[in-house]
Amino acid sequence: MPKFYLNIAVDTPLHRIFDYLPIAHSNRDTYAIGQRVIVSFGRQQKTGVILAISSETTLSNKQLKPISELLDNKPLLCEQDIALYKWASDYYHHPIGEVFAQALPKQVRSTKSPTVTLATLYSLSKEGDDLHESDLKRSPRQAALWKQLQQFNNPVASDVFAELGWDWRSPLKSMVEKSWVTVSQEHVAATHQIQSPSFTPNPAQQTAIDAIAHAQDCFQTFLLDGVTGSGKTEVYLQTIQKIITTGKQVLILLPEITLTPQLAKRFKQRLAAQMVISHSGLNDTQRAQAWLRLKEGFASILLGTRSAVFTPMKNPGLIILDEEHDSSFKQQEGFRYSARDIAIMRARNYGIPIVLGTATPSLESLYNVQTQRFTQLVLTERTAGASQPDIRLIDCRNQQLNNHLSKPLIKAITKTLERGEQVILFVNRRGFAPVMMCHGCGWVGQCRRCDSRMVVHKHINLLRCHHCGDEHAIPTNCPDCQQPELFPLGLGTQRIEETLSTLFPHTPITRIDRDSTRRKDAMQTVIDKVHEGDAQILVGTQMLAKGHHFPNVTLVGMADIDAGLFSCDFRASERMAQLITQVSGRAGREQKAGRVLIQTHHPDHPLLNTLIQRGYSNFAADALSERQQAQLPPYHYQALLRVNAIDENDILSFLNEVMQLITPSSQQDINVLGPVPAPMLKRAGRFRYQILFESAQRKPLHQFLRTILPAIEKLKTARRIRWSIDIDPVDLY
DNA sequence: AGCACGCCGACT
DNA sequence: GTCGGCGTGCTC
Repeated sequence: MPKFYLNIAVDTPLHRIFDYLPIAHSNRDTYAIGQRVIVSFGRQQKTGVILAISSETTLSNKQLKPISELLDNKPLLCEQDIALYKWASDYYHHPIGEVFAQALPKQVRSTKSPTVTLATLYSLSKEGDDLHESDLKRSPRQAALWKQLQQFNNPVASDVFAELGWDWRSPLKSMVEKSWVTVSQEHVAATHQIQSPSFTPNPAQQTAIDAIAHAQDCFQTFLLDGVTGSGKTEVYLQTIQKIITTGKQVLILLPEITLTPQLAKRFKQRLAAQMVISHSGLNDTQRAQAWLRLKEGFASILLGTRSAVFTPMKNPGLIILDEEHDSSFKQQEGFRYSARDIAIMRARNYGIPIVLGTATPSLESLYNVQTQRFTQLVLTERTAGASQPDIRLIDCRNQQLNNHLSKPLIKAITKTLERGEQVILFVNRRGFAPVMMCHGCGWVGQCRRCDSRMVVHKHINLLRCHHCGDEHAIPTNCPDCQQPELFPLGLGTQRIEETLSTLFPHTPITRIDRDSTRRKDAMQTVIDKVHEGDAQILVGTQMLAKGHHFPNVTLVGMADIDAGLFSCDFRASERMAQLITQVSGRAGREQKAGRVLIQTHHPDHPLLNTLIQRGYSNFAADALSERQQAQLPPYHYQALLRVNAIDENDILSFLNEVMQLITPSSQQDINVLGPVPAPMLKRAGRFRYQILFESAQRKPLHQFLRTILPAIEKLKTARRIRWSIDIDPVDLY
């Protein structure tokens, strides 16, 4: 009998594939690539995926173990998906087993044969539809259910009743008995024929819709560039409709905060197809079901966040990724991937179009447009009713400031409040003030673990490091010169909140930042409060700029944007520009023209002027060409290595060892920055450092990492090194 | 990462 | 005596 070995991706943080023997006396053709298995790994049982079946192995028979169990009769994953996960593992230099583990929902990972549980669907019957609200006056619960069902043109699962917050079963039952409601069973790939309300797209929208539809069945990346209110969603909806009527599936990816029940409902109402949702708020069962439904073709649309990018598609037709520039598409810890880039690679593998939507494209995407890797589609017109806000700079030079607020800004706030309208104030930093300083000697409160300065949290009397979370009480005297004259320097959300509450003592003020919304649902509570008018002034960080529409907010103030102009991280200016642009889009909607007031000490700064006078796209184009003129790469290609070490000498000798691993010629292509003390130290006794490897091109950097990482793997045991890598890419392929 | 093995100090 | 701290090594 010919021998064969199973090459398995085991869920472990090791950068290797493990060979196993098949189950005794089993036949070769019971095994296939993409099946899941359970194996004994060390002393543990782990799940893995068969990546290949080979006839050779480097290990002796004694060292090999047979697999414990074969979980799938047929491969769970197709070769295309496996290829994508393998690519991601290679590209992000992350252990392949962990990549596979993240691609599969928890419940799917261990279940023997995960299956879709068919839902019961409800819809109004002809008689039910003919009813009037007045017919149900005497049974308010039935009326509420009737209202819910009336919103949808197609049969819906019971989850739409969940938002009602009470037991809908018995009123629904009586409605079924009266045959007002029809009960049906969900079936495979059900496409419901509904007449979606037809909106007539404007010429720019039509051009975009046609271009994407024209690219059906071939890979093309579109950058759908449209300001807030230009009707991107309408382009999505009409394009999706076109794709799903051909029987294909659409994967829609949104940033975490944008995927609200309201938005999901809007999509559900407009689209004639089974749609599933996947985000971090769901439980394991719900996520597994959404995953399986797309994979098996029960659903034509998946609306999800970052992690949904891995969901296999039975019949791929289109991928849409909205708010392309949004940082929540990047996983920041563990397997550090960018959902945007993985989505692009998926579309490429599948041979389908992908649409990246944004009002503020990232520089790397604009660069990809310039090099004709992406096709840009621009929506310029604002749709009816949306009016352009008035953006102005407030020159703060030599102005008397009241705790960082200038007179013109305070005056504008007063007037807005008098009109009964709402105000948003943006401050880039949470806490009270970013630094505590000594008036006597200039001492500043620095974190003893990392290099960063400690932020003042006045009301709890703490200095807190926003990097590593370390905190201690605010000293009364300067630790250096013993003088009792310590003062908070700079501004944070809490300080502005305090200032405003003394200036406007009778106005309700709400602060929105990570400190105030840490609790679950806290954000939603605040949003409801704003809509009900219980908060007249909102003070917050960037969190506030994303996704939410507050129609009564007509004034937006930005207290300090100067940091974004001069930061050594060029992405800071990009982020600042994106923030200002997003904020401007949200100030005042419909008839009310909004105002945006930006405080600055550099009103003549070219970047700021370009942004305000000529808009984000010109700003970005300038920023890009500026980098090109300076002979800098359009974007950094960088890998961040985080290493634990005993002290500075230890880390330096480690770096030395690493650099000796590569040839001097390839060393020239790599710029090394660091080592620098890194944030987040989990275990005491060891310090963590970070080293940034930077290159003008992707290939040398990847080559470099491919050389050093296996070697570090060997050093690892001796030095107890833990590393993680963050790659910032531009060209993927 | 987990987990075991093994070598030292401080307890009933 | 041995319990448990963590430094070291290994996982097909």
